[in-house]
Amino acid sequence: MKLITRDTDYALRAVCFIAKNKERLYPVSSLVKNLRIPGPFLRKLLQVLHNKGILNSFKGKGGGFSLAKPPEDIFLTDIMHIFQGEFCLNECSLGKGICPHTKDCPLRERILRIEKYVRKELSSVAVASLIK
Amino acid sequence: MKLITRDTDYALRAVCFIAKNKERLYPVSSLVKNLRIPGPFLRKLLQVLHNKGILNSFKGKGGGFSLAKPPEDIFLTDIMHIFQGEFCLNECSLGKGICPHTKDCPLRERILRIEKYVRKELSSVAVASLIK
DNA sequence: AGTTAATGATACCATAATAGTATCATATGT
DNA sequence: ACATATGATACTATTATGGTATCATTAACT
Ligand code: FES
Ligand code: FES
Repeated sequence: MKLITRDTDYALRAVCFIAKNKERLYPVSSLVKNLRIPGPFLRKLLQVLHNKGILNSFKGKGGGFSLAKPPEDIFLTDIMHIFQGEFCLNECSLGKGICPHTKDCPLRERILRIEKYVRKELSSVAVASLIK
Repeated sequence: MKLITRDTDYALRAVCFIAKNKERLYPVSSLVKNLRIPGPFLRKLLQVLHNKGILNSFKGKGGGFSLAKPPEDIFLTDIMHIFQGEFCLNECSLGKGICPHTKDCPLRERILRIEKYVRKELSSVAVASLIK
């Protein structure tokens, strides 16, 4: 079981790499060389990050990507949320609304507690803290 | 993201149901009626639980499944382990051995901490505590 | 103006994991 | 013998994942 999927992992690596030199523009080709991530795939991910306001992008010759905000303000949870959706550990396999135990299920209680803890831990991780 | 997969969830429900009446034998057909889980699928799961020593099974007319040990000694983690393998949150998407950061990766450290916590929480959940 | 190097948008594809079915063999109580 | 159960295992359908391919657009540099 992975807490962090490949999408998120790749994206995070790229963001961290870009964050190390805030001024420069990094075209996908340059990131590919440094990070060894399949080009077209990485490109797709960066486009998403751009649409979500994490990265700036500049088209045309000499263009590329840069951070859209300071690395202190980009959190692991932001990127996880973009690629993995709402973080939620406690989905009952009987659907919500179907399951008659949702209210008093003892397992649910416990998993909610775990979820809360994990969420707290992850939300304290900023990109800035990962690039030192 | 689910901490507990459908396999585990179904299996756990079945085990809990069986645990409520330790003496009786429950054939799959009876569990299907009570738990609304697809029959052939549940059957497969129960066979696995039997092979792993969680359930007893008795063939032939009047046969079925029963617990192989007291519900205090069956843990959520046992069932998770059977259907979901070793619990591990921190798989780096660069493979182990490939990733040059494995030693000093700041993310890895944090995720290991989370993993430890979650593991501890889950391992305290016995079937006995779920059937009251 | 034309070429080159970049992203934007989106459709497509291949593989693997998940969820579930089907079948035949074997055992057992009546 | 027959009905009812599990054992073992092969098969299948659906979805998620990981990745490609293509065409359009934009911009710098001759
Ligand atoms: S069984 Fe549905 S919420 Fe726990
Ligand atoms: S990047 Fe590989 S262990 Fe963190």
